[in-house]
Amino acid sequence: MRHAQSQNYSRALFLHESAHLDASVSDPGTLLGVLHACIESKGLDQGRELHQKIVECAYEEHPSFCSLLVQLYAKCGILEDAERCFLQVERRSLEAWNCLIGLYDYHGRGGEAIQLSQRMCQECLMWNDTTMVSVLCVCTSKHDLVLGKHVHARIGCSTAQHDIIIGTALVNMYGKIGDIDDAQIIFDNMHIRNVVSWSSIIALCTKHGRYKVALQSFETMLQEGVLPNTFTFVSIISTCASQDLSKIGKMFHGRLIGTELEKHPYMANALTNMYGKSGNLNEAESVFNTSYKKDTYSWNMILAAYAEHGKCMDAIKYFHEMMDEGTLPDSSTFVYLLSACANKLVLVDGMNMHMWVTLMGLETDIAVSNTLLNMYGKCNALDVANHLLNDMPEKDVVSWNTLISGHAHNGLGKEAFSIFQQMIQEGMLPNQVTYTCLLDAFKSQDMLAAGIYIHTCAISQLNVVITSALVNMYGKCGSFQRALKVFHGRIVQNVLLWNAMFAVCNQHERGKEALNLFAKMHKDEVIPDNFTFSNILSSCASEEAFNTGKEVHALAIEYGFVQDSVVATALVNMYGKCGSYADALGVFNLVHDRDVILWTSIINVSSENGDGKETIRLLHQMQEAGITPNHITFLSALSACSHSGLLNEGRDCFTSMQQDYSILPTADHYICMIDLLARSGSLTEAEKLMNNMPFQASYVSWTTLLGACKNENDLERGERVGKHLISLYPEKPSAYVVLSQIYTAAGREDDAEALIAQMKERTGITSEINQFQMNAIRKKKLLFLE
DNA sequence: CTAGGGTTAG
Repeated sequence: MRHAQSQNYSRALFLHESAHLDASVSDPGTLLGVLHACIESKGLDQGRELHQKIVECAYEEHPSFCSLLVQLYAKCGILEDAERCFLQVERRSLEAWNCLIGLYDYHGRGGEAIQLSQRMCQECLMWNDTTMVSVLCVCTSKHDLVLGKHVHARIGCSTAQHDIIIGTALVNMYGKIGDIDDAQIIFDNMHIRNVVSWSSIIALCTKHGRYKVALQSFETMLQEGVLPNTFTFVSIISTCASQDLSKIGKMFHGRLIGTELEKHPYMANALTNMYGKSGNLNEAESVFNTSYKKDTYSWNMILAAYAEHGKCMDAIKYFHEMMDEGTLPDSSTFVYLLSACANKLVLVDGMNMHMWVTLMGLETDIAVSNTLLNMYGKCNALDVANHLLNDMPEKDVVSWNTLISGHAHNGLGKEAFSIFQQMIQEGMLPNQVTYTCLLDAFKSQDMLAAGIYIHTCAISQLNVVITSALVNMYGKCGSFQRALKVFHGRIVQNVLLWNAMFAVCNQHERGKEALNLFAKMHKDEVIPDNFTFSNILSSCASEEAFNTGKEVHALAIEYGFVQDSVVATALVNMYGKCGSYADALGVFNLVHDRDVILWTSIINVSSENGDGKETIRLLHQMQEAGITPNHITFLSALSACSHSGLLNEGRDCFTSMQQDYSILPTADHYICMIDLLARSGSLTEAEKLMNNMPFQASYVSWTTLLGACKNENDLERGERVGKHLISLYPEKPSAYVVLSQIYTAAGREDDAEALIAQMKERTGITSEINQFQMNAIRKKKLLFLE
């Protein structure tokens, strides 16, 4: 069924249908009327039938018919037919010209659109308002500012100066390809503005980072009595999204709840994005669900919300849901997913996504390839990353930077440097990010020379980030003086540079120097941030400057960082190092939003304070607060248990971390646990754990176990462990000593004596301690003889 | 005449 929407043409359409039945109807008036109706309703099939009829009646070359046919095909987006009809006659209506200009632009053929507009001038055809607007649109899409300004000049002397549509087109032209200030001036000079003009200026302000002006414009628009539409709300919501102004955005959203606007796909997507960015995942999901039409973009927004907030698995779940619903992922989908996999270091899921990328034929997309490179790099699959880069048909500077950064993250400075050299060889120009990534890869003395070389390469384009990377690099590569020199030679004042220098001072145990610089920073009127305080507080800790620490604490309160978890963590650690658990706990208790790092710090401080029961209490409190402990948290807890001999609590921790949190114990966890078991006399369990753990038992754990055997007078195990330890480390004396003590205690003085002799022979040690040991054995021997 | 985002860096 084909119906004209406009009632004006319904009679013509009715006539057309009669005509279809009766081939004899062919009067031009009726046919023109029907053609108008087809244009209005974009009725292509009907239009084609009519075109046939017009040809049969030989009206085809009549200017009116021809112009209308151009309009019909233009409206339906059929460029070839519109073009053919246009070329068929000499004289066309102005609308036909305008339509074809617009159509060329729509098909990305702006050059032909401009040629057409110039032909109009040659043929002495006056442009009307629509022509002006069409040409302005072409200028915008072709980024032709020169022509745009010419058109602007032409408008300036025409009568159309104050037209809303032309004005808005000009605002958009300047806003998108020219100076936003020009756009704003034209907008301000418009006598009348409608919702389209307002929506345009708001969107443009956001695009140029003028968020405040965007928000103010929205208010002014309301004051002037113009009602916002979806375009306006979409723009204002995305302003809020990009500026993390979700509180204001929520207010705007409030006005939309329950209206049709809220369910509009563009609106729902913008809202999902805003809530997603601010981490309000529940709200994001609820808006996502209200949308009445979900496209790839919508799924990308909800998936990105989870991906960007560390919920990689949820993001992957949405990916599968999306495909189950028949929505195809695009390159952005994979960029979000792969970047989540990279951040979470989940190589297996990342590789699975790689498979999907290949299945979807998106492996040639450079953004996707770069994210793949990043994923493999971050997950330490550097061979794969290297192969991937070599196989990429198109590489940009981001590809190289990503690969360098991947090596940097895995501590491979030499490799990063050779990738840089390869990059230069292939003619790729490095940028500031390249230098930052590279400098970040140099972390030890042996990379100092490479660091100095990169310093000379980057010298002409130093920015804040590179400069602080240089300070950091020199610090890590052991040259405090060079770090200081770069810092003093800084061209711009920036808190990041100060923070980098403070960190270097701390690495080099120059806490006093950091404190002096901190005073200088105050004089230079550079505002410290939370990281400044974090650094300075650790300077206090390393200098054991308890009173200075208290002063810095007071200053941090003055700057309003009481609730800041970074500062609070530093304070907890500082008080911990200074031995004041009470002060540390006081700071901790004041913070409302405690993250895993702050919790882990207080747990660690309490553990070092020696009260194991308190540590376990804190751990349980943390779990009740819904914060997930990590492997470091458990290490502190286990260490506390070990020091306080809390065997059951320690066993619980060790089980819970694996069963409840899927954390694989590291060698350190095993050492703590073995230590705890050994000290508590559970030697069988300790030995079993040591033999079953997925690591080579360290010298320390064997020694601990041997020591425990001595304490428990466990001769059989002691002999086994001691001999094993000696076979592993024949050059280390302590196993000989401890085992000999065990032999002595068991009355096997001869074996003890032989062992010490063996030790002397193998290690060449004849220290006083060993002499003392020999004497002890002899004494015991004598006692026994008596 | 107007609207929705992503990879690398501190």
